[in-house]
Amino acid sequence: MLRTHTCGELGELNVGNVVTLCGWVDSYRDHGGGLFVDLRDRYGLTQVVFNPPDTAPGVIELSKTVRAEYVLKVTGVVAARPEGMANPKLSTGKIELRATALEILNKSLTPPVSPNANAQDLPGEDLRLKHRYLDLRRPELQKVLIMRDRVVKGMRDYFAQQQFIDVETPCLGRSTPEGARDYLVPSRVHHGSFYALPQSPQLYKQILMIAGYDRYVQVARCFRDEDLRADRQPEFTQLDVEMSFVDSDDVMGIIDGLAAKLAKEELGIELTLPLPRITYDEAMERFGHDAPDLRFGAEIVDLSDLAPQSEFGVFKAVVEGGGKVRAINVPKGGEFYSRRGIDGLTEFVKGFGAKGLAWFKCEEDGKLNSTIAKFFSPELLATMATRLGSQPGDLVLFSADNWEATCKVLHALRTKVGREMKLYDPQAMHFSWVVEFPMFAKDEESGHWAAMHHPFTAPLDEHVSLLDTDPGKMRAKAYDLVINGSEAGGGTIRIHDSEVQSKVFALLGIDEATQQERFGFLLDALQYGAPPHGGIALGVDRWIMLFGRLESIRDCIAFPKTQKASDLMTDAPGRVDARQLRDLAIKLVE
RNA sequence: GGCGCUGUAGCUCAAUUGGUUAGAGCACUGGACUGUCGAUCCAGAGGUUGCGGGUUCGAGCCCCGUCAGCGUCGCCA
Repeated sequence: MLRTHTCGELGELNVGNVVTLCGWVDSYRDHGGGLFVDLRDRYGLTQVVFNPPDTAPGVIELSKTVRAEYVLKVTGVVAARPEGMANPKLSTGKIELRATALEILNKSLTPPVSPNANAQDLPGEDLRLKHRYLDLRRPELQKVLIMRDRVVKGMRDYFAQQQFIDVETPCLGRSTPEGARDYLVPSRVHHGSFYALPQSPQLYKQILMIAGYDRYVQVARCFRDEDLRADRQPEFTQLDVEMSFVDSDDVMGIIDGLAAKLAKEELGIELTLPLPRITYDEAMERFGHDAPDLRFGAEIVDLSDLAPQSEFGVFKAVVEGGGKVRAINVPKGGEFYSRRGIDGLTEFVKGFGAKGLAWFKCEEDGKLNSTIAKFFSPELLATMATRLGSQPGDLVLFSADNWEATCKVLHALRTKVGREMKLYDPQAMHFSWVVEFPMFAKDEESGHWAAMHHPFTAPLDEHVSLLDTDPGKMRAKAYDLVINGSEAGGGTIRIHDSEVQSKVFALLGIDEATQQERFGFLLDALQYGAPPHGGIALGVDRWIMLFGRLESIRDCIAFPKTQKASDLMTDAPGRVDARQLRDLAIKLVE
């Protein structure tokens, strides 16, 4: 080792020791006679002093050539700082290293990204991604990656203690056209054939259950070639779990324990178990979304029965057309949002397909201030206000449309006002389950039924018979874990009954030949003694993002990609040689 | 694919209604300084205003296109 200690561990107990530190120059202060260097590594900062008489003139001369991000090896004596010179901002602030020897291990160009920059001087993200090695030197980012290491290790330990086995599954697999777009890998040996990178190890883990590995876990990289968002990357990490001889409660119970352990260890939060559960139907009715943020209220209230009693044409027309009039009551929203602010909300909902935004401000005298108040009788307004629970100063926001559209708009509004008005404690961490998702959803374009989760999802036992009569009413043994309104994981109990499986395929319009071609291996395996089984996958990146209270998933991934899925550091994806294409029998068009 | 925001010195930003030679802080270079801690002080250097076109007597600013980054809708079983 070139060093005897790290830059974060020396203290008063080491005074008098001769030590050697290695690290990067975080900053330097040249005083003419002597020079101070704050030396940084991932453990901390230590002040190094190059000052006579401790430091020889030649060493001082060399020290004056150091610049930001030079890599130094410094030997010296640990000394208590002079009276009144301690720096309370540093954990090592009571001591300093009086240098006797200096070796410049490496120089650095002037860094375009300063690891010690404060938030307001932080360079643009494109530059940080291009010089990611500099960005990753920032203590904030190091803290996150170190936390990530701890959390993932905590996950692995937790499952290992409960007899789960970590089994690796292939990255080169078979494309299944359902779901997200696949990343494809051309085969050199089989011209015209392609592997697909896994969107998740779903089918493999089911095979492992059939193979008798009744408790499986894997930290698995997954790939989806879809457009990106602040919380989505083209490759991401799932904590993938599958268990045999279980029902929904067993899987959720295991994850409850994991959540409690990690929340306590990382956040110091005691979760009450079992974690709260609401059904999908209830989530949609009360919050308009299948991953509601339960940190605050402002729940959706259905006013479809009252609204048409007004003279407001829009409301009447929507309800007569089979639509809904629903609203949220925003506490103190009338004080928070000016008319101009409400105009902003109106523009906002137009982005979600709404034609406009009807609203009421509740005044102190019990009256309602609104451009549409004149269409409502005082009695009707009072009835609506009562149902909404409105208090003076509140703001009521309406959505009148088909049920799905009101969900979308009101969820978007609720989320936006919740964030803007800080309706919740930013430190709060709310875990909950959303259960009993629909088995099927009608595809708008084709009119065909599509699996809401995947075609192997088991229905609730009491809903099996609905397969023949009313598939839209069927609910699944499916459960999503929601943290602060963010989908942090999801899973299902799988179908292990071949008769039910066939009926599901039939409903989805997947004929026997297609079944065999796409999932033949699984359908075969299911006929050789498949145990009842189910599992879940947790979004590791999102957990880290939430635990670290980060705004972007890119801030918890060492080498993330941009919105267009490029890596600005390596310039991936890149062009390849004609030779490589020839091997693969691929010709570029245009 | 749609909508929106951003792009000015190495970095973070400013530049009045379209108007003289595009400024500041940090970083950088040279100098001063025996205790600083984002050191301080003096001096200096540093610009194809992302790129291409247009309007105008005149464009960093207006218009069109394009590239890149970000946010978002669609998309993500």
